[in-house]
Amino acid sequence: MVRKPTSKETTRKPNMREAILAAAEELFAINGFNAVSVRDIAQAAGANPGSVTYHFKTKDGLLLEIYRRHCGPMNLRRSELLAAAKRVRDLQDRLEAVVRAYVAPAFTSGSDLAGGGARFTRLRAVMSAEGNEVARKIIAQTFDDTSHAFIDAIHDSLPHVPRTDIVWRSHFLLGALYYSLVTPDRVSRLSRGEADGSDAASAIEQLVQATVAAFQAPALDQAAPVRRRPVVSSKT
Amino acid sequence: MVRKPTSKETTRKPNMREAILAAAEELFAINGFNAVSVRDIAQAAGANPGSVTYHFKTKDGLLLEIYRRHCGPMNLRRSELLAAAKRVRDLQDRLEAVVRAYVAPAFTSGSDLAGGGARFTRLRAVMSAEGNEVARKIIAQTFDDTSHAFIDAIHDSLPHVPRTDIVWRSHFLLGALYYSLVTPDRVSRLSRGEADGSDAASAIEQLVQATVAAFQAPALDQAAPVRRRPVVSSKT
DNA sequence: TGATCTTTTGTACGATAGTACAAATCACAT
DNA sequence: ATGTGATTTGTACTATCGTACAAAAGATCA
Repeated sequence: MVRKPTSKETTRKPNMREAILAAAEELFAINGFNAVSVRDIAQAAGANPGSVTYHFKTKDGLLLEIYRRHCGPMNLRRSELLAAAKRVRDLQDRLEAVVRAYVAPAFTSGSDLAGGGARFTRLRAVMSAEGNEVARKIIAQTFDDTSHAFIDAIHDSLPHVPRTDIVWRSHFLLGALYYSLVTPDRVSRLSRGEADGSDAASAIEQLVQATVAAFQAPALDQAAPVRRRPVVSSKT
Repeated sequence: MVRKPTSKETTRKPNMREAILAAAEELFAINGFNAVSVRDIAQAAGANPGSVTYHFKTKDGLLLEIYRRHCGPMNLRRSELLAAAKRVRDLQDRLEAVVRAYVAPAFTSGSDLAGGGARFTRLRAVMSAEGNEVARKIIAQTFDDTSHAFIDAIHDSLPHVPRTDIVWRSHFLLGALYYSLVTPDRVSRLSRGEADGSDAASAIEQLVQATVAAFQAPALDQAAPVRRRPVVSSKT
């Protein structure tokens, strides 16, 4: 086993392995796992189908490697931003900073891979919807710690809101985040062209603003008795 | 009297066609369109694969029929609830009623089909993530009118918020709604068992409460100048 | 009952899926 | 240059896919 110690680590060969990863990520994120064949991926990467088997053994293995590539850097980036957000003194500002620390890395590049943040997040959204087993496992064991850290940080800013409510609302946040990446065109369509659903900056700002307000909503248990709840029934 | 009404409408036999529809809806909603084979559906329905072809011609035709079954009733139900909600006098109560009118039918039965609401909504979520063409077409031409009606109703309750923001926030609402139906177990897990993500009533209440607050958030354009935005940067 | 229409069954076909594997090719240290 | 391990290619195998279609079975009514 001879490694390559001589030349610098920045080996600059037209790496087929990377091309396959990039093509797979793109195709999976758009069409889902099952709709994309190994041959589709190979063709998009300019590679031979057998090459995929050689590098990743199976199609599942390829997906797993995509996750391995992104989870670490994105988690790290989030931890950094979360740590910085926690240092914000003003409670209101801190809440917004924490939410932003959660949202931003999902849209922007979470690693050195070009524009990989949004694409990988969209991939996660699609895999989640498809109930992909490989994705489910690695996500649960990779992101749950981070999710708990964010939930705790938000709870610190909103001590009067029960943790259960925080969990629900952060779940809604992730759902909104995912959906914004999955069907951005719907925003453009419903706004009759006034908004661009594909604009990451707009999406982030809108999402942060809306989510902060959602987190600040009164807790369910105390909201109910304070004001009567409007009872709506359809006619008849 | 000789001619009895065409047995099509009134027939009450153990309908294989219905069994296939129900099985397909269930399987598609859980595993996605591409992961489920016609044979899987037939087996789950206790039918022969050829029977699926006979009743629905193609797999796409089967999906289309599922949508046709649900879209009408769910839209109708939403319209009824929206009309009732618009009659609420208090502006704050009306907003909540409108949101509830949008959310509730997605969780509960939208038609006479047993418990079909949540299942069909989950199906829509999964098809949306997979970018299914059949679903995309029928959804856009069936639900966009309703979506606009809700957006307008919400805008009426919040005249000071630009329509663009309303669109974004209602988009987030749908994303949160979808995600709650796709991975309810995540709520249970992150709350460490304190919340049940599968409980429709809890989901509705949490979602309505959070969303109403999100809609009531200040508009983006006016929020920015009023308070300084906390700028967060990770330590370099 | 027999005739006719609807529905279900069984089977088969062509296409494509994931993957295995041997041969060919490349990269590179010696 | 040459040998060696890493990579790429080409091909093939088996399984399963969606769908077609003829035959069997069931239902309906003169």
